[in-house]
Amino acid sequence: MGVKTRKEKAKKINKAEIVDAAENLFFSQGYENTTMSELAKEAEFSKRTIYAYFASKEQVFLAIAIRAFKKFIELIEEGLEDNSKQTGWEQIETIGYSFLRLYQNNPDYFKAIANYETKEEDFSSNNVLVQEYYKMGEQAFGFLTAALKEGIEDGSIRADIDLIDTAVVLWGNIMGINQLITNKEKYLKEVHNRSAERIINAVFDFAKRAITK
Amino acid sequence: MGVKTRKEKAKKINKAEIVDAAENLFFSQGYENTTMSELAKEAEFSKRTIYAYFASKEQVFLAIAIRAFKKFIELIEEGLEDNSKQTGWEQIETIGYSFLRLYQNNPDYFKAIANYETKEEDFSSNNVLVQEYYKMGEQAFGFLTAALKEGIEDGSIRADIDLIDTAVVLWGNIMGINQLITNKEKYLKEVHNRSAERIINAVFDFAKRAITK
DNA sequence: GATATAAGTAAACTAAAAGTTTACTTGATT
DNA sequence: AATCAAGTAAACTTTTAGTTTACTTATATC
Repeated sequence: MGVKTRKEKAKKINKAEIVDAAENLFFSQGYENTTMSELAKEAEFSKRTIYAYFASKEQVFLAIAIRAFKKFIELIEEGLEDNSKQTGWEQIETIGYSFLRLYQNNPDYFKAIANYETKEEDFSSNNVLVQEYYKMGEQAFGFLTAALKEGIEDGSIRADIDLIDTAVVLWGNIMGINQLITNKEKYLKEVHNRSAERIINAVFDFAKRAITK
Repeated sequence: MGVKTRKEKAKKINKAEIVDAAENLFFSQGYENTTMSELAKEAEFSKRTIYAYFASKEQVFLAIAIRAFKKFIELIEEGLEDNSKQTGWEQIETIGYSFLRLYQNNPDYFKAIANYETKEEDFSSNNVLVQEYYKMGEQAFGFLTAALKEGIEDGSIRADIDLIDTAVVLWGNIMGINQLITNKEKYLKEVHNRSAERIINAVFDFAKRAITK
């Protein structure tokens, strides 16, 4: 291993440590209530070093959102990789359940996605992290369209739907429910007596009736 | 008219003028890029007076979100008030179309709702404006559940759905699509060649298949 | 008509936090 | 031993939300 590679490795570790520290702070006390000086202390680096790795506080948050999205995609991949061959509709269910599992296993990541998704960020931005995030969005979107396509072919999904329209609607569904649960979970529970799990399952049923044969 | 009433009227006008000015600035240059000093200048009041009417910048924004939501509810009411009696499903369509009309006629209000909905605000807050906003949310939710109920009775909507679950899912749908269009309109157009109108219509079709008989 | 009161003004001030600069240190590579 | 990349500590700048102070104005009522 050359010097360059070793140094790059060390940089990667440092960067990850900063993001670790940021997760600790942002998740426990909130993004707005965390200062960069605090983050520096928590990460055990000088403030200046934090800024050597990340151009701004926003970028640190984006790094967390990327981790969160990665986790989501991993869960989807695990589900789809499953030995038994799934029908198109079953694949859609798998994607939905991956989202439910993300909520259950990594609620902070679940929320981080909701929070990042609300930011208006130009997809044509040439910022590396923004592009990485968009690439993952495309990947998730690709899973949806592929599943829909297979479903139409294998007969598990009705043939009269438009692939892109439907994938966008499903995506909007997923993100809308994510938003609702992230910001109104307490309200749903106390006013309407509905748990996050139940609502996510209701979305499945809704989608099932809308697109299966 | 007593003195008290007259003064209260004047206060209402001043307050509305501040919100007008805030709309001008926030919509054209963004919330983050607008300072309270600027707002004071635009509204032709001293900064101190702005703070006499609103406790914080956030509260000014909330006042805009309330206007936006009011407009949405007005559109729904206009649609439902329609002379001809509508079936439950038609009422759901009316609510959806009101949302589409909001997007077309008042795109800034459409976006303001998206932006406010992303804020985690405790519904049990005793802030007057927060409560007002929640009351309107309940009202919109009431339209949905009423329409679903009528639809089940008149046979236009399938009877095997849970009223609350379905209303929450529909609400999540509406807000998810609102979010998607507000933040990713350009992306949807350029990458997937889909207009906001088309996506909103696809949501209708999706919901129609999911809940009509 | 005098006066108390509510409402507003202008402008200086405080506080907090993001981000920058500077001058210095450390440790590994060649 | 010299070089260089990477980091440090701490003071500094800038911006902006929000506050304070000392003063002004219109008007309703005694």
